[in-house]
Amino acid sequence: MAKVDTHKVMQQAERSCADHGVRLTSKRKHILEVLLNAQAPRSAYEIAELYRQKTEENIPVMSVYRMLDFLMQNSLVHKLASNNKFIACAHIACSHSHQTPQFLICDNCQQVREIGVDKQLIHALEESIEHNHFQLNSPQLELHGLCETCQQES
Amino acid sequence: MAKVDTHKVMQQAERSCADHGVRLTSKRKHILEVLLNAQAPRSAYEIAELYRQKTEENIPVMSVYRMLDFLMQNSLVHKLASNNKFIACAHIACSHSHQTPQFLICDNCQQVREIGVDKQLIHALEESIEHNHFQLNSPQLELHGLCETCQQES
DNA sequence: ATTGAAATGATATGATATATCATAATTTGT
DNA sequence: ACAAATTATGATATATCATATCATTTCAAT
Ligand SMILES: [Zn+2]
Ligand SMILES: [Zn+2]
Ligand SMILES: [Zn+2]
Ligand SMILES: [Zn+2]
Repeated sequence: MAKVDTHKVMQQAERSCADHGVRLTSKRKHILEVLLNAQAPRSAYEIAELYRQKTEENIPVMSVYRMLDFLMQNSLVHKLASNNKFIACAHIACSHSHQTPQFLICDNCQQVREIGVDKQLIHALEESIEHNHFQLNSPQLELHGLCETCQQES
Repeated sequence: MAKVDTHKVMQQAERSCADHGVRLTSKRKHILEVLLNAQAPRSAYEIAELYRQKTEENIPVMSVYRMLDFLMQNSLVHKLASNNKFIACAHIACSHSHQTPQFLICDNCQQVREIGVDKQLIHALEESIEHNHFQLNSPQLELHGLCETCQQES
């Protein structure tokens, strides 16, 4: 949730969608912008409300869910299962393709840091999985705790 | 979700609660038993229904949530954030104290395997966390995929 | 312009979770 | 054994999260 150059990110998002032959409509763009400007993950209902404030237009929550689905399929948005909220991908403007995401979620200020999962960690995960004869399916790690700032406050 | 000796597990659960000076009431025991006998994680509402079938007594969902909270605080039950369902801890009857749990969740048959997180994996996690100046707070890993059985079927 | 596909709207409903105040059961101190 | 304090549970309402379904609009291709 660090500062992002929204404009640049949106350009990259448009490019990415064009490359994949999917349509980043104006409403979908608004949803993504709302999340890029948010300081923490938001629920679908919060997003609908922020959309209204931003555009002065009403949007059905049903539509928000659908647009979030679209954005998630295209790795522009992630859903945090541990709190049922959505967050813009932190790596949209990065050149590399999207990797397994790892989220560090601060239980005090709610800010989230998305990092790529470290090589060694991936390896350890794979070992563990293999040892249990399990076949992994797009993992995503969500870790709760305290961010640096909130540690200092306590 | 492998076969468990429910009776033995319940004895150990009672002992553990006694040791910690908390009360494993008869209703709480029923809830735990329901989960021990379930073949997959269950929602609070499903648990309420199973409780009714088992005891022929009605139980308010509100109470189920409270009892689940109690059981979770005492590491007898875990909540899977990724599907909002609850599962009995697979290690109640183990002598060792409860470690960081890792869940392998089959997206086909819904069965869940709870394993202790491997040493190497823990180490890699800690490295990753430390590198980001984050302070972890009772982690829990949930990994989705296919169990061995379901892999063979496909 | 016609037409088929994709996106969005409208409406209803289901599923999950919490807040709050009341009552019952259990523990503790005497 | 009793009263007081604490803990557990019930009852009720409501908040929050998510999906199903059918109608309408928008867009792209011919
Ligand atoms: Zn991402
Ligand atoms: Zn913080
Ligand atoms: Zn466990
Ligand atoms: Zn399976």
